[in-house]
Amino acid sequence: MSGKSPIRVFSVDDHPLLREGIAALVNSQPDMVLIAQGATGAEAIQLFKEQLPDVTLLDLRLPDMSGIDVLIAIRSQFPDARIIMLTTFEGDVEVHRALQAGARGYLLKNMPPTELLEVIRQVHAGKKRIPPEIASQLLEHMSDEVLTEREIEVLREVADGNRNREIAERLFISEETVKVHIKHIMEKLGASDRTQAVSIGLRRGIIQL
Amino acid sequence: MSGKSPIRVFSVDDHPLLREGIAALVNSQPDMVLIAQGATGAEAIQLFKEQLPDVTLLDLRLPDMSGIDVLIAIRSQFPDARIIMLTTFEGDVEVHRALQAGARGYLLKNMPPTELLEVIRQVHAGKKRIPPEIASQLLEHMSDEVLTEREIEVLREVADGNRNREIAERLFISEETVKVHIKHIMEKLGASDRTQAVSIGLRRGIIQL
DNA sequence: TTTTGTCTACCACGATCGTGGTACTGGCCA
DNA sequence: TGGCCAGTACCACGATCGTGGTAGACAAAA
Repeated sequence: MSGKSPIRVFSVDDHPLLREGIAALVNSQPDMVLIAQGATGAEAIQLFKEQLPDVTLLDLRLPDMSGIDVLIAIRSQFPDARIIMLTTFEGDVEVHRALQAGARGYLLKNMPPTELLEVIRQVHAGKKRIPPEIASQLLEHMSDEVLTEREIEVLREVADGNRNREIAERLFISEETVKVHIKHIMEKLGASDRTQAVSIGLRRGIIQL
Repeated sequence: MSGKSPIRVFSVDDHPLLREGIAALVNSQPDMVLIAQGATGAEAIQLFKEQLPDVTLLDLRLPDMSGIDVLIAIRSQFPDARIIMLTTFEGDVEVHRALQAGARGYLLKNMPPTELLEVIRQVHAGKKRIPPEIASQLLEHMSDEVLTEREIEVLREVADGNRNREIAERLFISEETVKVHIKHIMEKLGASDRTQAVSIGLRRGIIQL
């Protein structure tokens, strides 16, 4: 066992301090080594091609693009890429999308370092690893209906404080259609009015501030 | 100059990985040393008393209490405590409160490590240090009117999707009074309706999800 | 091909909200 | 003591929203 080559880890996050922490942690382990770091999505894709790491730690929110898009981009070229998504927030929508897009693990940044190391090892060994906290959250919203792209667009407009007529103008549809969308949004999210719909949308990570 | 004792730094954050990063960074500097770490507010207050650090890095959001309350608690006993607030978000309300409560510095977690080291040194030297990004943000909202406690309470209820009548019942006031509060909230925040008021309140950190 | 889902659109009615007044109370500060 | 502010309360009117229908176009899936 001692002759095995170490797990080659690649970390992508726009927080330098956090990258520093991951670097220190990973390199302190005898069976793994950090081979590269990136801060943006573009950098992540580029460096992945060059380095072909064993395991990639990918922040969900990057300055230039969504971590999920990076995930998709990488896996379209390297279907076997073993990628673990890291996030600060507990947006369940994102968990879903990330796992569907082929993420092998999903971790919150406030989890203990030992957990991170464990997940890296398991994912490297070909397993999927979702911590119970995330898994239960996932189950909780399994039956939730998913908003369509158009509905999310409308919800964003609502969050910006636009009235139905304004939203209609901005999206080039009739005010009545806007109402229909909002009705569906509220039904799906279980909101009693547009304001609560925005709150829930923000909490679930469906829209951002 | 080389005979000076190093700056004794104390770091409080509930993200172990981030603490790891700060530890690695600080300890890599010849003129500073990390003497302790904490993950909660209670721990922070306790460890501060025991260690009396030169500079404290304090996360704004801690699991058990607000970083600002920790700041106040520490400074009530140690008025000379040099504390730098760290945060992920750009909530301007919090900046204000933190500085009024006596924070010597205020940093976003996604800033480059060199910036952090610079601020630690400056704060240790007795200066205040607010990075330009934060300072401009501060100026931007200098003239903003501040919501009263009651108004914030009402805004929270609004964010939860309660109607005026419900809010009235929950806060034991009349529906008309609720309307007055919401009117004032919208005026102060420059919102066109309650939904935008919630968005702005969330963005500014006046309320949380 | 049929079905399903999404987006679009219209209408009408009641509920709720936002606006612009006025006004009394109690606390704080000059 | 007088002024200011926060909080409370009321009213009336127009604007906006939410609900409950129905329905056509189009694309994707079954």
